[in-house]
Amino acid sequence: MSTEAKVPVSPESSRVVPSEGHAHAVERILSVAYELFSRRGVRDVGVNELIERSGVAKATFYRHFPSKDSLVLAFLEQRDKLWTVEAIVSQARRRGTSPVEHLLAIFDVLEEWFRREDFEGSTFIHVLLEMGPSHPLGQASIDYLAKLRGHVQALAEEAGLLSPDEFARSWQILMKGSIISATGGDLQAAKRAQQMAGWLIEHHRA
Amino acid sequence: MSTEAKVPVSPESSRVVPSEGHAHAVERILSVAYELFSRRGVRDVGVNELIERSGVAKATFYRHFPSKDSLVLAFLEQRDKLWTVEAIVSQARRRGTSPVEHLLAIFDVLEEWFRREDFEGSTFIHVLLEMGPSHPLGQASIDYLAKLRGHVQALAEEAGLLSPDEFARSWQILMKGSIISATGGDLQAAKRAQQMAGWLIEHHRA
DNA sequence: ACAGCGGGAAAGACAGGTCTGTCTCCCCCT
DNA sequence: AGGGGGAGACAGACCTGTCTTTCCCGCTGT
Repeated sequence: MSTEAKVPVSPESSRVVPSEGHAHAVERILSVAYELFSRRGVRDVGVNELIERSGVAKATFYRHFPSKDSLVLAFLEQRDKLWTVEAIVSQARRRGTSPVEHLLAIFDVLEEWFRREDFEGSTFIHVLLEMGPSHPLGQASIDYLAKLRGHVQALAEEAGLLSPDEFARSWQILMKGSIISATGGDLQAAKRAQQMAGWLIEHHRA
Repeated sequence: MSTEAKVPVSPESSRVVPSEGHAHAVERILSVAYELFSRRGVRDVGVNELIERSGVAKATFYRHFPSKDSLVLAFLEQRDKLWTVEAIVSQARRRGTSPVEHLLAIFDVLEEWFRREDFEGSTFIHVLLEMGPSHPLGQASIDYLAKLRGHVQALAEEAGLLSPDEFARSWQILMKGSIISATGGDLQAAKRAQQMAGWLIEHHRA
């Protein structure tokens, strides 16, 4: 990933990780950024609000992140780790026993996600549309969406499905479409997508 | 539509409609807004740029549109008319002979649209994510997306399909998903969605 | 037919707020 | 003593929206 060089790892030296209340500045910034960016998008949240909500001086912010965009890149990476990998993929793999069941469980996870009152929509789609596909942040979002597609493709290969790449691309159309529909208020979007996902699996059986 | 009261119809009295070069101010504003909003989104285009590109004074702008948001509402209405109705629905109805063929032709139209070099993504999805579903402009986008779904539902009823409402909601998941995937660079997203759309039709046959 | 008037529109200053990013000053802790 | 961090002023650009000034065109009354 092209972003990891820009994510500053706080030096830490030998210091003990502090308790929640007075975490290191960079951690507080990332935590607040995750919260606000997820909910309202990256364009709607300014640096001034970020530093105020995280109780950090502006100079401190810019000592750790050379620009707001680099913080957004760090946020996207965190989002990939916490949401894509841990929430979606790991959750789906924990449910069901076969690879096909793992795949279908993705939409069960989405279903629950859509019903949370703090459901915020997909960060990667949001940033992609906010910044455009040619902007570095839009490109990074495309990359993370491709990474998520890679997870789906891996599950398809484990299931022995035909044309795993094509399968994963069609699968992702269902995921993206259901997320947009859920943002528009259709709480059953995941169930609808899951039904079509079942047909897609049938047509990719060996 | 709740917006039409905000779209000023220039008084005109008995005057002849002028030629392209020196159209009335409100028409020039709408034309420039359509171009810029479609391409870059409504948040990225400011009033100053709009009036400069349309050769209109700021006071003139605010005489015709009480706020930028009201111009965006007029733009959304225009987008619904020019894109949803005339480009998508009418085009699809012109292709093929049966209602089912009309339905599937929607993705042929999308396919051609994705391949245009000035493909800009879906305005309604873009505004919905930019402003959020609770903002009036986000709500208006949801309404226009529902209107588009109504067109699909009408075609489903003409085709005699079962549960036309459920059908149209699933159908729109495919449309939205393919649009997002096309924005991310997958030019075959329409074809993939069309294949799944075919299965969806089969499962809604009486 | 012609003078004069009213209003649409252009140009742009201005207000008050926001944005990102830089810089200074000082404190406090090690 | 030195550096991380808090507080905040500041610059320069941008945003929406208001207001003033000037021009010009067409309509009306005589």
